[in-house]
Amino acid sequence: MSKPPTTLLAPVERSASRRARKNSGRVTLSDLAALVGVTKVTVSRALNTPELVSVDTLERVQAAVRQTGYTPDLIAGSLASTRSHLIVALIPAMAGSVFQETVGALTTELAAAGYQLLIGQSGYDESREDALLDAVIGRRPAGIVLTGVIHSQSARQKLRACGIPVVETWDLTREPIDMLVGFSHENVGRAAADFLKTRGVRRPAVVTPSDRRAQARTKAFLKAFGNGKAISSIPVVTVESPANLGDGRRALRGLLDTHADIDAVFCGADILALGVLMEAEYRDISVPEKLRVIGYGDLNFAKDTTPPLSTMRVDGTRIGTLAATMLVDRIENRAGSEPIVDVGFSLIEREST
Amino acid sequence: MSKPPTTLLAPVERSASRRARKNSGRVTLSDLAALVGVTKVTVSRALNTPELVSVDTLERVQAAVRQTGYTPDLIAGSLASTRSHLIVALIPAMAGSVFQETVGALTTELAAAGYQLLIGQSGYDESREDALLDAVIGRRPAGIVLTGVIHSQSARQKLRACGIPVVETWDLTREPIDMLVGFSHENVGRAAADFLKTRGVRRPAVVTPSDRRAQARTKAFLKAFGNGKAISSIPVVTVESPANLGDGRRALRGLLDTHADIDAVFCGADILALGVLMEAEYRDISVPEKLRVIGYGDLNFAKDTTPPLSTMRVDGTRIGTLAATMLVDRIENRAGSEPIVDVGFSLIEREST
DNA sequence: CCGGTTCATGTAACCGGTAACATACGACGC
DNA sequence: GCGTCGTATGTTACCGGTTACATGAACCGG
Repeated sequence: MSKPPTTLLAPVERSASRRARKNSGRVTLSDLAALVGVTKVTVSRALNTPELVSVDTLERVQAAVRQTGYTPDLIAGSLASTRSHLIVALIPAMAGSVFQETVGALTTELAAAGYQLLIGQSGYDESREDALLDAVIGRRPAGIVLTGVIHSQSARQKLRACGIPVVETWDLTREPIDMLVGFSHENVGRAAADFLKTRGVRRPAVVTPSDRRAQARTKAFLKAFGNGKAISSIPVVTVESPANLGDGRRALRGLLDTHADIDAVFCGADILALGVLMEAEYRDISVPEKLRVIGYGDLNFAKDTTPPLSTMRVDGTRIGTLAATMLVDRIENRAGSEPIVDVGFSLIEREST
Repeated sequence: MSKPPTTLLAPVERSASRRARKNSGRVTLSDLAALVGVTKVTVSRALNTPELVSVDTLERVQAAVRQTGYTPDLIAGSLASTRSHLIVALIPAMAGSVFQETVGALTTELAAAGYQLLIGQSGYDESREDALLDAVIGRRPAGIVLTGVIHSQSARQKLRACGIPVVETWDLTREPIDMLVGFSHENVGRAAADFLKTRGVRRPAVVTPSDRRAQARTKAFLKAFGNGKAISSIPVVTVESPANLGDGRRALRGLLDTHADIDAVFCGADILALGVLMEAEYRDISVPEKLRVIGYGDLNFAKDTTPPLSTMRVDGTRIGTLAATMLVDRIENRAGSEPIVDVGFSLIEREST
């Protein structure tokens, strides 16, 4: 009654100041606050820590939210809290990729923990990975998931410097940037070689994608097959990543032209193996009697080929789940497990070998 | 000389106030400004509109950036400018998906225009699409790309309300939320039916994924094959999306058990068609003589199957490119083209029919 | 009935930038 | 010599939230 009425009559008056600036036009916390008759802090609390506000206020805020269709601006929230709830995963490519399981698991697991996953396609081109990184770091994600270890020194440097938790996946290295969930591609190649030897294979060939990890498998395969000394007589066909079915067919065709006596093919990707199988069938080369075929990835079609495809299986889902857990644990300062996990791989023996 | 020296001696003193707040610890614009000896606005200008600052200042700023390894905080920038340079694409799934081309094209095209693409996996589950939307809108993206039209009314409502430019893709509807780049799935089904009829097919079967768009193709196929009246005698096998090769094999196996006399299979996805082809080969059913097979998608393996697969091709790259262009035009207030584009599809005739 | 808690809410500052407007200064034309 | 304009930089407010701390009322035991 006694207060000067002016302030009471013009309570909120958003653009009273002389500076005109486009506000986004959306409903904001302040709008809600005005509507409910409290300050924005109270509204913020009602939304984030409802146990701190009275039941009455809470209900009125919730009603206002429904009425206005308010969606909180996570951008502003992130800036203020310096917590972005955003995780970025960089993958080389989506096409027919073994990473799909991992990405799926990441999405699910992170969503459950209240984080959103942003996927960046880096391509198999290493220079692009570098360029992307600035844009990624600039978004101040709470964590970064890398598929494969990054090899550019400047990129590793930058990642270390920015202090964002990083998980490298699908590979192993002695000096990870931060955390790591992977397995040894060398071991995969070696295991494939050893296995084929136990099957009596004498003259294998290799069909491999061109990316770095596939090359590592190939190299180890060659070395293991020759008991340490690399065997230059083993024919190798390299195809551009990402590989496709036709590549596999053409590879076998080419191999048979030049090395008609091969008795096995180690394929660096299941899709290549499928191509090889189809070409073999087409030419009436019986698998596994005349030609043993082994793939890598255990993609969802591997068990349904003719004959069912033996392959080196990597548990992509587990990699994703683990990476997510480790990342979230770290972000939320929980004592995590080992920062380096080797998930290994397994040889799935089906009938193609 | 005459001014009180206190202010001169304690110029920047970041945490002079009694309020202690964790600042992110990273290098900020203010840090740079202090280093160079100008205000942060000048530094901001040096970085964003270099033509507005003197050469001398520009050089000193650049030197400081190099020295400190400064990365601008895009979060803060977005908030201030209400321009996020972020585009979100919602796709049902990555696995073996026809959308891959589109996503690739989007990434490339948008990157060129200075935007980053965030991919959200919605799953084929419609309810999840809804839930994701809040998180997406909350990030205040500059634009949203949807694969397939969204059908939940509340979701459409929300998208319209938030004022963010939206492109729906891979489908057609009379009332798009905003913009649209797609084609008619009904027409695809109809075209497949008409085509098979010209090939003398009398007793076709359908193998189709369970998602809405595949169902639309199937329905139109059935209707077209019966000249308007739906034919209930055409056997239909529905498999869960995303479909895989084994689904195709099992489907044909099941079909032959119950309808041994079918003379064609219309597959709602190329991978299903591949399964059908493999099962046919396995059973010595010659394609196309005894059984004609047609797929959908023209995935990269379609031309390399035995026999090469006839399929309904959709130019996913074009969809992506167009969507990106339309979005950017809209965002940057350039007069764009038509807001609704039908990119059509084409029938790729290979030897499986 | 008083000091100490607890609960609900408020105030001011701050996150790291950008927008809008203001100003200092030199060049230029007449 | 003076008004005008352009250039380089500064000042202030603001984007939409969150954090740290303060305050006021209700409650509570002694």
